[in-house]
Amino acid sequence: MSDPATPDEQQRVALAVSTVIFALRPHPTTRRLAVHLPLVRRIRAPHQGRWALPGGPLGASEGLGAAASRTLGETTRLRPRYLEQLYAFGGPDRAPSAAERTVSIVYWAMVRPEEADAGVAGVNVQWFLADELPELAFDHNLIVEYALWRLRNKLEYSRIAAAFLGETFTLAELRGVHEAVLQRPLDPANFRRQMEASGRLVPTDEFRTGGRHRPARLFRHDESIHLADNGPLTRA
Amino acid sequence: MSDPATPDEQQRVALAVSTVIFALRPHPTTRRLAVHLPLVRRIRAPHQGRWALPGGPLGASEGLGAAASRTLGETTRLRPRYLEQLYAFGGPDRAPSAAERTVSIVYWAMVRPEEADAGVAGVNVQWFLADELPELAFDHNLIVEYALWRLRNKLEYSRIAAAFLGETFTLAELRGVHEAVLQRPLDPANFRRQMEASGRLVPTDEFRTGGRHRPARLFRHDESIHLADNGPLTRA
DNA sequence: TCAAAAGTGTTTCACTTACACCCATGG
DNA sequence: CCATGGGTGTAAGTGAAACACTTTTGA
Repeated sequence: MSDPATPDEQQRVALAVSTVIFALRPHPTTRRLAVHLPLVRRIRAPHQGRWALPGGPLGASEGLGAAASRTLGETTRLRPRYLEQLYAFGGPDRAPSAAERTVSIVYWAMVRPEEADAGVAGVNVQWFLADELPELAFDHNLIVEYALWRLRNKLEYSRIAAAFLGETFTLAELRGVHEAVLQRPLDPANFRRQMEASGRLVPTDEFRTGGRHRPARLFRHDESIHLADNGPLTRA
Repeated sequence: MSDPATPDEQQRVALAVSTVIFALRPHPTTRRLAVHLPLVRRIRAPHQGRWALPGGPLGASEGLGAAASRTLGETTRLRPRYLEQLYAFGGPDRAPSAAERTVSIVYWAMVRPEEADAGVAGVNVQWFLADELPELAFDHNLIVEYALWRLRNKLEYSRIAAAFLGETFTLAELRGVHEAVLQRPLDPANFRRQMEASGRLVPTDEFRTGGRHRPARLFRHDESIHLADNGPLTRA
């Protein structure tokens, strides 16, 4: 796809893919929505016993994104609603015993809450609050921080919040996503106008009833607009 | 650095690094500054004879960024003022004869005009206008487009324009960089206030004389502020 | 003294923010 | 009928854009 050198010029390295998976779940104490992510416990050296991002080796006949999606599913049984490449890591000082060079491509993904509960179950896979993580294996703390920065950034100029919601949703639900990600309350009136002005929302004829208050109109996202910038491949 | 799987689980692949190098040079007809980039002509299959991004294989004991910097220097004799990872490409359908899998990490870089002229010389290395490229090898056209998008984006919220300029510069020179990259004229008065308000500029006591007009004050960039977001490694 | 660019002041307009207020529903 | 959140209106504040104007130099 994108390289000028021919194979015989190139060095062979081990290549793996990891993924930062975000989901919104109730905070254990405040019960308000908060950004969570699943981690897997390492069962072998290096960093045995530590929590790490789910991932695995690159398959022989799959793309990088496909590998991220697959290894993510194998370790956590989650299927991402959104998947985007984050960064490639490949310092020469990786292997502890100087055995072999490894480069990892890290992706970040978003899943819906329903999926989140179904997927993660075992004692070796567990949800953590995104901003209260233990010390992770490798430089995974740094990676999560960077992914969070990207998530918060993209919320402002893309309809990425859709990945945390169903097909239709009320403005209050959408606002809840923004508040959970940005960790601050937003004015309902101004949020509504902002969203309406963005042109990304399409009102439906349906309403969400059941609360002890006026029913809220359901919206959907404009399908003609791409979910978000997903790198060069989906931008063209 | 960042991978949960151990070497024996991982597939071995060929890995190479390419770089999109930007420099500002006078437009061949209008003589105004325009974004250019150097390309190298491929001397072997696949895509023999086509222009491509400079690059090469990853060395055994160097980081990804170091490899980009090195291969860039070997092919064009340029030394980047700024270097940032762009994207990793690794579709399974790369090799024409289905021989071996190759993944490339693409970087983008900026160099100063003086360096630009010195570096690129041979018939197999040549400068091109960034928005008037011929059909390149692989998917390099797509990559350049994405890199240009990142460059224009970053101009707005970082002091990245510094990489195109010397240690000190006038506001007109800085504005010239912005105008060349964004391809539209900017109001001098408003540009001045924007830059002053950003807090990234430090005025010096020196002035640029010689024009048939009032001398312009020289500024420098605040060194305490990082050049730009350079991925997770330099953000923490 | 004049052209040209440096640098300042000012008006306008769009958008965000804060908050008051009415609407519709379930209990 | 009233508490609760849905939804609308509006005035103040902030910042960008447009442009008139003054300043300072080289020729």
